[in-house]
Order: sequence, then C-alpha cells, then structure tokens
Amino acid sequence: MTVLSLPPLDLDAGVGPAEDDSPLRSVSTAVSVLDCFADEAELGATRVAARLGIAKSTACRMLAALATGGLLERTGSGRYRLGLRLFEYGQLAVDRLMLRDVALPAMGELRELLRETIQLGVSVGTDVLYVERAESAAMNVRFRSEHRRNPAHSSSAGRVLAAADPALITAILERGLQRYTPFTVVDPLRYRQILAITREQGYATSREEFEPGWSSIAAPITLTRGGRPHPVAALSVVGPTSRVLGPRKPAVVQGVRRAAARISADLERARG
Amino acid sequence: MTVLSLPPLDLDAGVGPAEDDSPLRSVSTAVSVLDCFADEAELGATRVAARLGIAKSTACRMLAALATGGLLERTGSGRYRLGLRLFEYGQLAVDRLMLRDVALPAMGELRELLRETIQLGVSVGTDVLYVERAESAAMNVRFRSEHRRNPAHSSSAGRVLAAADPALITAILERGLQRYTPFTVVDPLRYRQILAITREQGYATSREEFEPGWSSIAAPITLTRGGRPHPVAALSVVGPTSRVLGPRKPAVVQGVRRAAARISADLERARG
DNA sequence: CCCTGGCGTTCCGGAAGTCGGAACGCGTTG
DNA sequence: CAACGCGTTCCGACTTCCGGAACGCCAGGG
Repeated sequence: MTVLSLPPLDLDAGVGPAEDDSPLRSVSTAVSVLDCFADEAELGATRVAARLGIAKSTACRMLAALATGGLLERTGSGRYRLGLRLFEYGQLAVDRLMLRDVALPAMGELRELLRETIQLGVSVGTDVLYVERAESAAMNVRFRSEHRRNPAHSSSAGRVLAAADPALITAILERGLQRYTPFTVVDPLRYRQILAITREQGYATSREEFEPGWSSIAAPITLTRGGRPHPVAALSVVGPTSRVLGPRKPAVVQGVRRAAARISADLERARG
Repeated sequence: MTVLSLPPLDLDAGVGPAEDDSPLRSVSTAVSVLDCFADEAELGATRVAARLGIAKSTACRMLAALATGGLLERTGSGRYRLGLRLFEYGQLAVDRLMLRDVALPAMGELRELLRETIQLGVSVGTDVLYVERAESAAMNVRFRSEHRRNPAHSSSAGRVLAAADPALITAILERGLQRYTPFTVVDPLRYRQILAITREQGYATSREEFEPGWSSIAAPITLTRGGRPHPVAALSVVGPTSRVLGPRKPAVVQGVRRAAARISADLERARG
C-alpha cells in the first residue's frame, strides 16, 4: 500500500472530442468513451460517436468491448451506462491509499471541534477530487457526485495543492480561470498573488468563489520528499461564509492547520 | 437514473490470462490489464506480461495508455497502480443506481431492529458485489475491500439472486463450487436443491459456508418486469451463526423479508 | 395502415495501428 | 565491475481496426 502518488498532472483533463498522440489509439478512444459517461448517465452509440467525432460503427464496437469487459453495462433500451466493475476498481484504488485511513480519525475530531464539514481532497488533473468527507450535520447526507470534484482554481483545497506545484499552476492557467460566481478570481495575476499568500501563510481560503454562500479554508497535508515537505493532499473546512470566514476564522484556521499537521506526521510515520 | 440492469452475466468473471473472441482486441487486453490490479496493488510491465501471456512491450504500451487516460497511475518506481479516476467513475456508477438511495433508509431501520450488519448486494458475473452496507456495531468499521465481493454460490445473497436466473446458475456451476469452509456446499445437486428451497421459501441462508463462524440470511429485492417479479438485488443480514440462525432466526427472516419487500415496493414506485 | 426517421448493429475493403522480438538505458545486486 | 532485472524504445510484418454503407428494428405520424 503506497501513500500517495505525485500528482498525475495530465494536461488534458477535459472531455475533449478526441485524445491524441499516444500509441494504442483504440485504447485511448476507449478511455474517451468512458469519459463521455461522466456527464450523462446513459448514452448510445450515435451520441458517443457525435461527441467524439468518430464513426458510429467505431463507437458501437467500443461500447460493446467495454461492456464485455464490465466497465459498461447495457441498459434495456440498447444504450449503455457505467458498470459496477468500475465501482469495485474505484474502491480498490482508494482503499490502497494509506492517506484516507490515516486522515479519517483526525477528520472526525475536527468535525466535532468545528461542527462543519471536513473534506479530504487530492489533485487530479486541474481539478480537486475529494476522496473522503466528514459531514457536519447528519452522516445521512450522502456524498453527492456533483460535489465530489471541483476545479482547482476556485477552491481553497486546490490552492494549497497548486501553491507548491509550478507545473500544476501552469496547467490551471492554461485551462483558464472560469467564473462561477461574482467572487471567483479569474485574473491570472491576482490568482498568482493569492497563491503567493497561500505559500506564505500556510493555508488558503475561498470566499464564495464556487458556490454562492459557501466558503472554505484549507491546509496542506505534506510528505517529506527529497528533504522538503511536498503537499500530497488538502484538508479543507467548508461551510456558510459567516461561520467559516467570520469571527470564528482564527479558530477554523488553527483547527484545520493542526489537523493537517497531525495527519502529515501520521502519514510520515506510516510510510514504510 | 435507472433502477438497475438485468444481470450482466459475463461468463468470464475470472482474471483469465487472456480474454478472447471479441472485436477491439487491444481494448479487451487493456481491460484484462486492469483486472490484474484487482489482486495486486502495484504491478510492472514484466509481471503484467507474464500474467496475461503477452509480450512485455505490449504490456508496457497498455500500461502507458491506461496511465495517460488516468485509469492507472505511475508509482515512483516505474510500476503502476489503479488511478483515482476509477474512484470517480465508480462513484458515478453507484450514484446513478436508484437502488442504493431507495434501500438506505430501510437498511438503517433493519440494522436498528436486528442489531446486525445489513448488506445490499447485486450480481456481478458469478460473484455478489455489495454496494452498500450498514454496520451493526460502529459505523467506523470501514467497508473492507476484502469483503466487498463474494462468490455467489457460498452466500445467501448469491442464492436469492441465482434462484430465479437459470443462466446465472449455469455460469456458477461452470465456474465450479469452490470450497471455503467445511460447510461450503460443493455438490452441484445439493446446490440445485438449495436453490429450489430458496425459490419455495422466498429467502436463502448460508451457514458458515464462506467464513467460519459467520452466517447470513438474504431476501430478494424484486422489480416487476414482463408481469413477473424479477430479482435485481439481495438484502442480507450477516452475523455470528448463533445470533442469525439460532433462536432469533424467525425474527431475522421476517425482518429481512419485510425490509426487502418494502424496498421492492419503493423501487417500483420510484421507477420512472 | 405504411411509411419515414432514428436507433443500434453488421458487413466489407483498404489502410493504419499494433504485435512481438531484440536492443537500449538504468538501477540494483552479487 | 559485471551481471542481472527492470521499464522503455525501435522496427518490420502483419493483424486488426477504421469508416462508410447497408440491415433490422422500433416508434411516431401522415
């Protein structure tokens, strides 16, 4: 079981119409076909072919091959859907991340301390993927898929991850700083300023930059690599702006930094 | 959001050295490469090539292609590991199963009623994959990957799913009834008898047939298709034999059957 | 009622991608 | 220092895959 990877950093994180220059063209297009299902739950050959700009027959064969492999399933009406084998693989992928197990206790305690939702995010392309979450109010509120992945530039977690990773910053800027709310930082210069402040302070904030009314504070979880601490994940506290960035802000900052530091130390200790 | 598929029923559920007769050979082998990672967390090109009986260069290209697609990640030492994109896809796959959301409340109540662990399983090949679980004691006990998938023949959930599905029975018998404990039913005739009893009673049991000391009782969650109820999932109660199959057995049977019936009704109602 | 439109699927030939073997660079081990 | 194992790259022969068109099917509408 490994701790965590260096960020994969594929520059092409979007669901582009076609991947590109790599051997195994058919495998690449097969992955692109899978990507189509990130947006829509059910797709048929015609729509997949249109989205990827490939022949309908090709799309049909791809879908059939992925279905016999179990990565897709047929829905009664001849269309396809993501298969449960992906659930199995996905669970294996996170189970093998020591990070999650190490972070869970500290996340629970931080949730009790602050009474807010705590998130554990890692970098995937130019997005932040949350691999664990401790809900503030009721554990019954399920981890909604719509909120499992955020663009890195508009979240506090994305900022602590990008702050120490020049290549990631480049990728984020190349992709463009999309505006989600009136508060979203879309100016590259301002964004770099914020990252500099993040480096300096050791934590990052986001004030309603992705969803109106919701703000967050994040601190990096680091691992010593080559003698220097290197962020491998981000711990973030998210809640209504007044509860996170209001008078309680110092307490939130202190809490999330301490928890992140403790997780980092535990991670360091667990590293074999 | 669909309710559930008809069972996928791939006959080749094993991690065979090579898939076979289908178009898109390279996609098939790519899926086989992924399958290799179900057993081992980290693999290199040489080992993958050996397991699949393909050339080392081919394995290397497959690994590289899957990694650029994000389905695999490189681990510092040149080997590969399942990628977090699989986690994302997998979560999407189960989120889109209306089944899980519908079943969750009833599962929680049944857990409170019986004070045992409740599982929600679906059929994947000749195995049962548990997509949700309500733990009896502490919710902190995480869903261990080792126990997320069971061979269908040795679990009560697998029996209620197979009982009404002749093709699945054939597949299970073709794969062979492997013995896990002294109690595992390995005789095909006896297995068919048990399935007949399951059909008759409307529920199935398993007495320490997979893990010594642990037994289970399962009832089918059905959906009317073509005028007849068709099992799409199984609800099972698992615990120490004395607590599940002892004097409390009638209560457990009644509880799981009622909960499964309620979920079936809710599912029928939710079906668009 | 039949016809049209859209769907997923199949067939076929040309052509491009892919396979396996051997060679390379590199780290580790004896 | 050499030998080994690893992941990777190169190359030619060939197998497989791509795209277009035709097929069967279902639903909707004239």
